[in-house]
Amino acid sequence: MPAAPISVPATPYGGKTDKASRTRALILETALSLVREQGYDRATMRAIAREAGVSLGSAYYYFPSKEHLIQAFYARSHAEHLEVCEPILAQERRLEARLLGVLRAKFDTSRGDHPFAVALFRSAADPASPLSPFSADSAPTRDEALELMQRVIEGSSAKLPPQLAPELPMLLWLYQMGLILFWIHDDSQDQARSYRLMERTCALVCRLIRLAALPPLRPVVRGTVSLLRELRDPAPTPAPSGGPR
Amino acid sequence: MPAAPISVPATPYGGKTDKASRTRALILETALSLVREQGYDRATMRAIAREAGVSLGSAYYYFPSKEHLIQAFYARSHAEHLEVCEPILAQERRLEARLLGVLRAKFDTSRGDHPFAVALFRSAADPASPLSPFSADSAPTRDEALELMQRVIEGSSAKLPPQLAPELPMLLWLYQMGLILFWIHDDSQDQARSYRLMERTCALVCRLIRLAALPPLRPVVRGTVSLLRELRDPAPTPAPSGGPR
DNA sequence: GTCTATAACCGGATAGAC
DNA sequence: GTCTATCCGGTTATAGAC
Repeated sequence: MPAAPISVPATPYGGKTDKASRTRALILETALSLVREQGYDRATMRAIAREAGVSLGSAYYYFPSKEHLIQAFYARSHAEHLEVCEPILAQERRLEARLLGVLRAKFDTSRGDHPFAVALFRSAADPASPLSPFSADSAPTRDEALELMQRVIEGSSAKLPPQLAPELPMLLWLYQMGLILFWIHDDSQDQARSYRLMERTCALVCRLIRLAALPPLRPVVRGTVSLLRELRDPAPTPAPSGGPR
Repeated sequence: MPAAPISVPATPYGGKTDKASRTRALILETALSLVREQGYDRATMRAIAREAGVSLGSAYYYFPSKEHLIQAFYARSHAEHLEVCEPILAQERRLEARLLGVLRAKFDTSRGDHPFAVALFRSAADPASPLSPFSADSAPTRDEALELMQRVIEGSSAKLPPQLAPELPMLLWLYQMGLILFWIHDDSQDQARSYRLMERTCALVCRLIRLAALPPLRPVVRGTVSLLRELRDPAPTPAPSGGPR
């Protein structure tokens, strides 16, 4: 596994010259520390620019919006997560250990940035925002996350019901999103409750996956799978009767 | 069942005199139509005030923030939902029909206000906002919603595993929140996909509840129940070892 | 004490000169 | 690429009118 360096995916803003990329990084770092010190709202674009020694206009030259500044941290954290997962996926074979490792890594790499995540989530909650995890703009990151879940499953020793397997990455990704949603709202020390929730639900989820092969659960699995397929393919409302009433 | 009139819970702002409460209602209605016509962002507080024929200051006299203006619609829609649910709960005995009726009523009563809901959700996504469904300020509404789910269960003919019963209202409420989350992001015609998801997952959920009594699912149920209990009672991190690592 | 209006303030975002 | 000047909209302060 070549150790890919952690880097923020290049946005088209700034970064052409050496000096520019240094200025960009400076603004990013200044924003990071300022938000950590004072919180998202107190860390105004003006304050960030002043602290970084550039003008407000310059800050906006490099980052088209405050959201994008936040997003840069998200991208960095995502890249870090992928990297940290590599050794876990290389070593573990048991499904539960693989999944737990990946989830724990997500929390661990996001640790110090909880305040950021909250601010990011506020923007991401708008379906129209490019920051929404369901937006077209987020597709690359989302696909990478789905692929990660795919690898969690494929590399494991677990035997899965064949019809469930193709849908499982999506389901596990949604599960992870749910955990993150809880984590966002978790103000316990170091988000300890979120870790607890993660550990226990991870065991439950893996047990459910194992049980999915049992006869009484067959209809549930079949129903879930067909539902996911239907939702993925827009299925242009076959007839007027198919709509809501 | 006494037919309680649908009314917006009184905020401490304005509304002492007759004229005042009429002005308040006027601003609310103006805001409603303006947001529906032009969307949340285009409907500025200045535009709403102008359209309603009052000054900006007056608008803020009656509604301490734009969020509160939005929240008023949420409260109204919630009250309407409760009312619409009464006949459903009075007539139906089957658990699935009761649950489906309540969920469908939620979507139906929120129909025209999808754009509002999106804007509301953007604010509600901030854990620190009083609009967050998990905030202390939302406790009354949340408790009413939980109580509604309680009635869905209690009035039904379904037999439930006794240990699961006390936790079920919370689980169903979370399920409903998940549906709303999907609905928020659903831009299909009349949110048709959300209705589809509701119908199909409702069947799945009810089947799972029925299956919960079966021996192979016992450990899953026990685990879920104990987890919910643990999360409800903060359980002050028994030992340092209990925290995240 | 209830209500209305005007004039700011603040911070995100943009325009355009250099 | 960098700056200054400005816009715009949520929000607040405050002065009065009834």
